[in-house]
Amino acid sequence: MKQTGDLNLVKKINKSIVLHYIRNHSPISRARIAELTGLTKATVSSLVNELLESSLAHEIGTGKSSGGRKPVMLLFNRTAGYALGIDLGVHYIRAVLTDLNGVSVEEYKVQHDNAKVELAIAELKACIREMIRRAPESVYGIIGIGIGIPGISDGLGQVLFAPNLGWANVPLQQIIEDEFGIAVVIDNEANAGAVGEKEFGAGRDADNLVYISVGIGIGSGIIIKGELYRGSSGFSGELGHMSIQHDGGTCRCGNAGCWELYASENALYESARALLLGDKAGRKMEMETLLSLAEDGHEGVIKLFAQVGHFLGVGVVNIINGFNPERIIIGGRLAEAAKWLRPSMLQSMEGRSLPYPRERLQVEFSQLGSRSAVLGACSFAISKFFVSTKVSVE
Amino acid sequence: MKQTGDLNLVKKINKSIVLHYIRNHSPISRARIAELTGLTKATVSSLVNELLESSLAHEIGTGKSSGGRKPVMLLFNRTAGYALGIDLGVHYIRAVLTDLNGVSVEEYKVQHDNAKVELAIAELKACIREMIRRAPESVYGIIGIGIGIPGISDGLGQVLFAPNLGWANVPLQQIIEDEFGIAVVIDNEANAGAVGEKEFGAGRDADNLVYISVGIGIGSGIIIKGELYRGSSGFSGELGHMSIQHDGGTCRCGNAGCWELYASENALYESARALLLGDKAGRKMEMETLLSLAEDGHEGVIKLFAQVGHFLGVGVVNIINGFNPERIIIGGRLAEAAKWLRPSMLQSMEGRSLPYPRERLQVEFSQLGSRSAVLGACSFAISKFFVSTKVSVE
DNA sequence: TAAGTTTGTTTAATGGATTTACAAACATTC
DNA sequence: GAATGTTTGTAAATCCATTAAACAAACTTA
Repeated sequence: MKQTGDLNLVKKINKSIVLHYIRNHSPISRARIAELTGLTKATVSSLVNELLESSLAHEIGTGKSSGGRKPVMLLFNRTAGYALGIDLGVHYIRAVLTDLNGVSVEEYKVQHDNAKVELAIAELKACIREMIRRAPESVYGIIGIGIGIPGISDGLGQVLFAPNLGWANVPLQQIIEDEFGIAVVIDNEANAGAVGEKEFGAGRDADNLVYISVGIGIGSGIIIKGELYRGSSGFSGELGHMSIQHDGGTCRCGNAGCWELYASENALYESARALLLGDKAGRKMEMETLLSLAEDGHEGVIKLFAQVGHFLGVGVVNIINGFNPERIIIGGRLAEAAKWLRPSMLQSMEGRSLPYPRERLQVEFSQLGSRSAVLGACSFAISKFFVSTKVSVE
Repeated sequence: MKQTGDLNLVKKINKSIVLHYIRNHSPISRARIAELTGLTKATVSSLVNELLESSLAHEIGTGKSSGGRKPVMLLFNRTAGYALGIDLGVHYIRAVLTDLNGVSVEEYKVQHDNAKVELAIAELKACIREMIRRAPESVYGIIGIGIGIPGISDGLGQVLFAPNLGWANVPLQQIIEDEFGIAVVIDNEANAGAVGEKEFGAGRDADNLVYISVGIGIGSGIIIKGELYRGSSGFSGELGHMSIQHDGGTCRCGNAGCWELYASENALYESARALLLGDKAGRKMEMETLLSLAEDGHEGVIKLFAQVGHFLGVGVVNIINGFNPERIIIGGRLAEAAKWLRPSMLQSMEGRSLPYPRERLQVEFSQLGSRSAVLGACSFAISKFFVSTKVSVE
């Protein structure tokens, strides 16, 4: 109950709607926008002119007539500025520069050894500096920086806790904003991945989706009614620590029989070590190794993948029954093995889930691969930009 | 992207805000509302006058001066109309009439034998007729009827499927609206319970909460950001069919090791039958029996409750870790045994859940008991009324 | 009694959207 | 090719909810 209504709000709402149609239905004419939105032609004209002035849209020439004056077609000016997305991994930093439509124009990846907080931040800054250098000329320049982190943030730009980085209470947003003078958004890596898939990947036109990032552990991002759900303390994404075996083995989190003990890279490697102890003893277990063994027809490894796929399905069923999303997207390293996981996953899914919530559900593997989080980070930056330029509500 | 902005919308928003303050901070003066909302005194005055005209508020006299003219205190007129809530159970129909604040003024309960759809509907109509007869005189009369059903609805007033009633595709909203000419809202019983607890019970001032109705099975209602989450096909509430034992026994739903096989009335009775086969053979298992045995210090029964409490905790942990709500409310028949369930439930909860999401979490048993669903149904009716009278947004 | 405060209304100004009117550009038809 | 009707986009007038400013009434305090 904070936001009261006034003329300013009305304009913001309508401008946001008009821009939405220009972004998603382009090329489009003023008349058609008026028709689709219910706003009058005069209102649309006036708002479009403001968008033209602020370089967020431009006229692309006339379109086909349908029996009268030719319409002037409008296009979203996606190169009016660029968003910088960062995926801050445990051993790497991945950066992507996108235009305002989220289309990548520059990519960059560096390893970092993650020794001390200060060093990692220095690496991060160097990486950002490099991307700024590479950015094309544009009206708005770099409009924002989104950073996905392997930990939890407080929603105010602090990294509360990132165990694998060894970080606690780092005011990362402040640090980067002070350094570059550019708006910064921080969020969990799985949340970023969820937004990435929703905006640019397998989650488009889904309003309720769950993104599951299966790597060493299992993280997740939940989108409800089109908006990221962060939980009541910014901590919604630990579906990996949902127990699927109440008397199962103890997890490092304290719970028993956690999903990620059965369906994660770690789970896979552990079984693989046991299986291959004889003929491949001592070899470091890696995804590439297992994938090539499977390609070569190694039955034991193929069965291994099938087993992990089965357990993936068991957890997915819990999400389906409890949550009834319209889409579930599996991402992370393990998604690279989609080919070997899918059949058994679908089988246990179809055998176990309730028919009603399964009806309109789609389960898919990530379309963006390892880039979903970094592209989601770009989306954070873009959203923030549109809110701050008052062409978006809330 | 449907709702465009215009002056009408602005007024609706502000009127809704003003009414909100009158409802929740009464008695309150115009000046204080202006101060709290940021609206000008003139705007507040004008909106309040409209609310007075429509009988939704009234002036209660002057309040204490704080060094100037005495303020005129405003009160929400909670008896301007009455809401009728119905809990359509499998063997009973419970009806409650409340004022616009959700305070009960009439209650009624009948048994029905649930033989045929037509008969049940006839019973329902008779029940509604009786409550209408009992309703006090008021400006608006019965402002709406909310009905909670043990099944799923399509959000458009159809009961899609209610297995325990034997219903499928019954256009219940249409039927009741045609009969009485009063607006009707239909929703799942667990959803109604969640709303009931949020508005009037243990869930007040919680924005993200999960209500778990533990009866014969386990149903649930999820409230996110203050709004009911119905899932993508109106079917979000089957947390009872989340597996907590991937290789556990087969459930009637097709899944294995479902939560409700371990933590429900049925689970309790089944274990109780095994336990008491010797000394109480043949006795019909009922909650009252077990509760009185526990009160008498029967150790076996006390252990039984503790075990069910433990499994309740196992499932609750999954909700905490995956969902991070700020409140979890346990309702339904089994909540009557709160005293015997709580210790073991809390124990497994605290031993198993992640510390971060547990931090701000409260787990409580229902405050409304068997009345949560029926009061939630009233809340549905009241909300719909306020939307239709344009003193509420969306 | 005088001065200052608080409350709630009145009046004029503001700035959005809508309504109505209209000119330009175009396709179609005879 | 001229007449007709359609479509597009702009302009002017009007509408209306909020804001800002002024004010009167009611009250406390010194």
